[in-house]
Amino acid sequence: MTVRPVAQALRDAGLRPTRQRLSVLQSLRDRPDAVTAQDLHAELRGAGASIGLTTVYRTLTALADAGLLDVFTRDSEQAFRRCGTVHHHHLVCETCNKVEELSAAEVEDWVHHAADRHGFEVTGHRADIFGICSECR
Amino acid sequence: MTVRPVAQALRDAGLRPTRQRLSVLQSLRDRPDAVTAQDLHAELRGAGASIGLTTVYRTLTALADAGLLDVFTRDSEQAFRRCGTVHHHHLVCETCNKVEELSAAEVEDWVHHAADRHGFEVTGHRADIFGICSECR
DNA sequence: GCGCCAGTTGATAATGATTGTCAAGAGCAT
DNA sequence: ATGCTCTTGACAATCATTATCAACTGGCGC
Ligand SMILES: [Zn+2]
Ligand SMILES: [Zn+2]
Ligand SMILES: [Zn+2]
Ligand SMILES: [Zn+2]
Repeated sequence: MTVRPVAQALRDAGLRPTRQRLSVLQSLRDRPDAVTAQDLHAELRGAGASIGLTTVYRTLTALADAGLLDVFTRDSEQAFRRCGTVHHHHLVCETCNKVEELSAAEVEDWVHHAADRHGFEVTGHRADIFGICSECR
Repeated sequence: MTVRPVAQALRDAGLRPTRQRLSVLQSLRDRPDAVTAQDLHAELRGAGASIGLTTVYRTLTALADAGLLDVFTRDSEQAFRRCGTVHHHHLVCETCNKVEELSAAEVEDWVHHAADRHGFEVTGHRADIFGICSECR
C-alpha cells in the first residue's frame, strides 16, 4: 500500500523498482528535510537496510535527473529532497535542513521582466530563502 | 592609479596588499564573468604572473569572506566574481558566465512575507536567473 | 517454474577540487 | 637595516563523487 506508488514512480522514471531504490525513495518521501548521500547511506545502514554507498549516490542522481528530487548545495556537498513536481522555490532551515516549498508569482514575473530587459533567454532560475524555523529557535 | 583603490580595498579587508593579491583582485575587477580558482590561476600564469594555486584559492576565499566577491556554484565547483557591495541578485549567462547584477524590490518583499508566513527568521536568501545572453545566442 | 539477459549492485580504485603543512620569503613599523 | 608577523607555494592529505567490473536480479518468454 505504501510501496505501490513509490514503485510506480520509479517505473515512470524508467527505473526498475529494486529493493535498494525503494528503500531510498521510501525514506525520502516522509522526510521534510534535504539529505546528503553520505548521511542517507548511514541512516539506511543504521536502520538495518543493506545498500552500498555507490548505489545511494547513483539512485539519488537518477531520481534528481528524473525530476523527482531537488538538489541543494550545502557546504560544498549535495543534499537531496523529494519535492513536488510543479515549479516552486524553497524556504530552508539552516539548522535542521527542513524545507518548505513556496510558489511566488511575483518572482516569476520578475524573472521574465529582468531577463527581457537584459536581452537574456531564460533557461532557469532559482530563488531560495534561508533562515531558522520556529522549532529550531 | 589603477592599483591604488585595489590596494586600499585589500587593506580595508585587513589583508596586506601583496603582489599576488593585487594581481588577483586586479584581474577580477574588469571582468564581467565569474571565474574558478583553477581557471584564474591558469590565466594569471598564462599572462606571465607568478602565483601559486594555493594562493589563488586562499585569496579568493579571503576576498569572498570579506564580502568583496560573490560565490557561485558551477558544476560542483566554485566560481568567484567581483560584485557590488550592496545586496543584489544575478542574471547569469550559462555560456560565457557573464553576470549582470539585479536589484528587485519585489523579491525582497516576497522574502520577508514568505518567511513571516512560515514563522522563519530570515538569515539570507538568493535569487539567480540563468540564461543565454544576447551575445552568446 | 526455468532460463536469459539487460539492468543493477557494491567493493574498490580513481578522480579532482579544495585544504593542510611548514619552511622560505616579503610587508611594514621601529 | 632589523625584527616580527603575515604571506607564499610546492607538496601532501582530504574527501565527496565517479569509474570499474565481476557478481547478482527483475521480469519476460518459454
Ligand atoms: Zn528547523
Ligand atoms: Zn520560480
Ligand atoms: Zn554570454
Ligand atoms: Zn534579495
